[in-house]
Amino acid sequence: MKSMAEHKKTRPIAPSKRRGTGGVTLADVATLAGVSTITASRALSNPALVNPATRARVHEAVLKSGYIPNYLAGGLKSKRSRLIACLVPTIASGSAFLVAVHAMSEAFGGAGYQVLLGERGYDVSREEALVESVIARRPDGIVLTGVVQSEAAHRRLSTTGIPVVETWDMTDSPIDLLVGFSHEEVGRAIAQYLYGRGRRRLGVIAATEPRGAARARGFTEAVVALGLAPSVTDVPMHTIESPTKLIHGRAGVASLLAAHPTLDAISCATDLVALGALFEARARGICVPKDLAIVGFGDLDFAADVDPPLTTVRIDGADIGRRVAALLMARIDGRRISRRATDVGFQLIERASA
Amino acid sequence: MKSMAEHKKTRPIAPSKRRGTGGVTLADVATLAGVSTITASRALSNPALVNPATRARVHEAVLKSGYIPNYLAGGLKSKRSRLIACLVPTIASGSAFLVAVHAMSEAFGGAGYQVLLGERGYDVSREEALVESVIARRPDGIVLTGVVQSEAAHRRLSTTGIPVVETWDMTDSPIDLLVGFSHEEVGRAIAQYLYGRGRRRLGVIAATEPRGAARARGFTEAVVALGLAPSVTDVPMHTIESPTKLIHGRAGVASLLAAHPTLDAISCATDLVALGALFEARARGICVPKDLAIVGFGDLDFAADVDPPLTTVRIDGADIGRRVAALLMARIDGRRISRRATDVGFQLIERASA
DNA sequence: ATGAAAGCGCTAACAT
DNA sequence: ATGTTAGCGCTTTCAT
Repeated sequence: MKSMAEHKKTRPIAPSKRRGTGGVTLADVATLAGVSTITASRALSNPALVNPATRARVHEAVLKSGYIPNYLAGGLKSKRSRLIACLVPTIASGSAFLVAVHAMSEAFGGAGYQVLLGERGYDVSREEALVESVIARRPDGIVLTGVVQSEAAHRRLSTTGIPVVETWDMTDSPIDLLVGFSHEEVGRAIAQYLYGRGRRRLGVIAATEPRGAARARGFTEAVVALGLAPSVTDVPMHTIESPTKLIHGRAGVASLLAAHPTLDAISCATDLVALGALFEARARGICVPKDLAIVGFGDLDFAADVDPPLTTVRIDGADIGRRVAALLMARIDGRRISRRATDVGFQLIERASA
Repeated sequence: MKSMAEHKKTRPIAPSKRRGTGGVTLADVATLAGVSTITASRALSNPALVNPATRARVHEAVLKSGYIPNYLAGGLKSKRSRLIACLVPTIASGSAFLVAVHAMSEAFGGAGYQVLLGERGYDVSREEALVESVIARRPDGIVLTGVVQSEAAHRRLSTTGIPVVETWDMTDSPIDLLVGFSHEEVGRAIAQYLYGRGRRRLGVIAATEPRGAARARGFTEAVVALGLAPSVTDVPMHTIESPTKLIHGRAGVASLLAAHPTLDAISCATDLVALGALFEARARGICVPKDLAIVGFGDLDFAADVDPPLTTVRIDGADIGRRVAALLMARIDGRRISRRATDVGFQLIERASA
């Protein structure tokens, strides 16, 4: 017996001296309701199998005893932890993918899953350790914002059999499922757009983080392809570390303009950087967009409301989040998946800044 | 290369047909190392108790087999899940407490804990359900950003015996530990500061979320106490919903000025709102700070770098995060806690906008 | 320094 | 519709 003795009325049982657990187990609930443990279990997790009257007694016993299930125990036995691990590069402000994480959270929450949100940082060497500690929780699914860098982590994730979605990026060798878009194409699209608007001296403020670097690569390659620079190393570039901040935009504009005073367009790593670029341009009496075009990335919720409104690239984060959740739950339930990889694309939003 | 090609040698044991678990258990590792399960267990979690040679054999077996521990099982038996649950109102951009969460994550991660980050939303009615699902994971500790609103959730948290820290706010009835600051005092300090700078017609853009509301309350009460308004309802106020956005600042300034054209200072719910206020003022040809003083909240990392630099209230989020982690780990380890409640205060940062 | 036994709290599988 | 049995994978006793 669980030592539960006599729990007078509605009061939760005094926690047995052990900390961590409230002490009330499903067996206690069952005793209180006058049924077997398994019936109590079914009444809570598969009510259709239980007689309504019995079910009511069990629910009453739950209330009386203050019972809270132990998912550690349930998950151990059933192999379903109801946990989705989601690894993001950072939760720092100004990250466009947080919208996707939020949407995903909602979708999973509605289906009875909890999301274990972990920060990956931008350090590849820690990746395997992080992945291992995540797998140790036996999540029912794993979402990775950004594709996996380290080979060791890739191998781990492939061999566990836990469904995995990589997102917010594309790769030719996904672990399992993939919902993303091409950052190189984003960079190309920006360069081509600026060219189409008559700009000829293009520079870029580039983040060193993998996806920022991919956008910068696409950008510089397109600049070369457009005949605006002899080689990619000739494209004016200022590099910054993630997470990106407004000040990076100010510093980037200052540094690019010092070296290349005739620049007429700058592609910025993120909207926050672009906002900084806007401030710096104004401080220098440079008119945006007449003298200098500024393009951001993310279409964060301030982008349309600054002055001038920011031309930027919009990613439908909510859509990505919902797709990720739907795909992962389909995989968890063993349903058939039509496409393993989805390119959700992006949209260049024309506003006044470029 | 990311493709899995040839990992012939060190290949993990073929997963037993069951999904979810890699199949390799500690018993397999023990067999491989020629020791008992418990020795393998000790070699991994309490190496000092094991002969170095044995320990090495176990570690080799771990590598050979691709073993990843199962924290569900370990936690079930040991009552230590190595999990810290952290509930935040939202992960949307522009939330000052994310800095605290990040610092906390780092501190916990370094000590072998993982952080289960959950969004609370701003809906009190969902609070109890959320708290229950969190307790169901049997975390070793719980961190709540913002004090608990619902009485049911409060009761649940008190009776489980799981150490709890409430943070980013103060209350007279904490569940257990508390590390925060008074939002009402923040509001008062802002009003008094503006008064000291010669401002007499003060307005506020207030978030409806509990802590934003508390700041607005402190502000309006101080305005009355300073003799600038006959009653709190006379203080010009524009209310907005969380999460706050830049556009709220623009709309707020527009609306406040329409009703009270002579306002000479506006206290904004967050820095993002203040930034919007700055843009709106400029669009209207209003000079900040000469004609209108603007104060923010949060000292987000863009605050110092906008134009004019933002006068705002700084919370040392990293400090809060570290304190929370240290306190919670002390309590988990059963160490003595000197003070249950800590007021970390705040700092009004004078810059050009006010 | 190592091992044997027991069981954490729950649910799958097989009864009835 | 309900119950019995067994055991998930680990770690806590309590030996040796």
